[in-house]
Amino acid sequence: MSTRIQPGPRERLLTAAQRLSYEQGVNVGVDALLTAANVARRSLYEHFGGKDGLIAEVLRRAAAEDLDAYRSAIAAAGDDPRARLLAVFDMLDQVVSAPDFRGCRYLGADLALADPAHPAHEITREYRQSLHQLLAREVSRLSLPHPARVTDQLMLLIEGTLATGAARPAGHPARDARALAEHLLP
Amino acid sequence: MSTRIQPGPRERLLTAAQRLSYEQGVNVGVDALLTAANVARRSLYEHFGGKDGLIAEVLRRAAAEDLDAYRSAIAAAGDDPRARLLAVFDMLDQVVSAPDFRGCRYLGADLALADPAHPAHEITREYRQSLHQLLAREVSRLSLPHPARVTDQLMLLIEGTLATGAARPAGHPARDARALAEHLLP
DNA sequence: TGCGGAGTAGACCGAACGTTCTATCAGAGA
DNA sequence: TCTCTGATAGAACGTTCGGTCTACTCCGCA
Repeated sequence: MSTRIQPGPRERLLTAAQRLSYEQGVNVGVDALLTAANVARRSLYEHFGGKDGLIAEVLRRAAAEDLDAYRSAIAAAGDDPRARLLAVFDMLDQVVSAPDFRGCRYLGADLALADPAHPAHEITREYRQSLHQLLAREVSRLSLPHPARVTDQLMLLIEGTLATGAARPAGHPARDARALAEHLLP
Repeated sequence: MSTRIQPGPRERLLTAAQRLSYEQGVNVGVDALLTAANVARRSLYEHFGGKDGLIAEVLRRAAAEDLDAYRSAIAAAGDDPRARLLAVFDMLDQVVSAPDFRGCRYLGADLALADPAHPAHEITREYRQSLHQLLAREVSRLSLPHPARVTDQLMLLIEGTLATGAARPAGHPARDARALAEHLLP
């Protein structure tokens, strides 16, 4: 087997589309994707069936990566569930402070794609559900009276952090959200 | 002076664009706007110079209306600054529970328009600044040690409410956010 | 050596995009 | 009545959109 100098067109297309669909939004043109990936037009339709299929696969891949980032941040914070949950906001502080941060990819996709039948919506829904479960597992260990509600509130703080980070680049929304989470988790 | 059965083309265009650019996103087509407003193509370019000008004017108008809604909710809540601030979330509960709620118009515009030079961005920035001032005025009356930070946190709760409302239509994010605000405001 | 599959390059399609244009019409004012 | 203004209808512009198609090239394998 020969070691590939560069990955195949499917992989290049996914990588380029993951970056471009975030930088420019999911309404980025097919030509821009093909040029950035240096891939023939035909390859897109052979591998993904069309632009929608590519966008869907990009969201699936990004979701897996992002969920891993949450899992890593939680795992690295020790055993105390409270510390593990607060660590999420420390990780988000890094994310929203990055110079190329442009908001939540999944909310952006949901808002940009008006057609409720677009496959992207189901993927974003599953992503949020997975993240919700991730948080719920930690919250449940805290033996709070209303764990479901607290989990929803943590989700709201995360969404608020990402939205505020996109809307008002100055400031540190993740720190503000973390302080609110500290109040929330006794 | 004759009483107009229907408003002029400029007004019709603004009304239709305000609705359509929210329902379908700011990337809605010009043809759809003209058809919905029942207005000649030329009128758009005479009144607004182009689609960007129309979108900008729509955002200006929507911002004025939305700020008025916040002001009204605050004013109707009496004199206690804490009650006035919490009333914002009661108002938001109505907003995000509406069947046609599709998230924050201004965040949607910012995410959809990749070009940072698009006039829409300045308008959304000013809108958030005005809303921030509105909240800051109430927060300042509470004599808290860190009023600026609390104001930022309230903004984050508002953004989080709108984002969560768009992303997870079930549930009552505004109530969750209100509970967090109650912790925040002693 | 020849074959088959995968990838590239690029022309091409119909449709939609934002924009500009001409032509017509209705109403108000001189 | 004549004219000017603002609106209408709609053709047409060039570009870009997503998608299909043909032709050529490359490479592993038999």
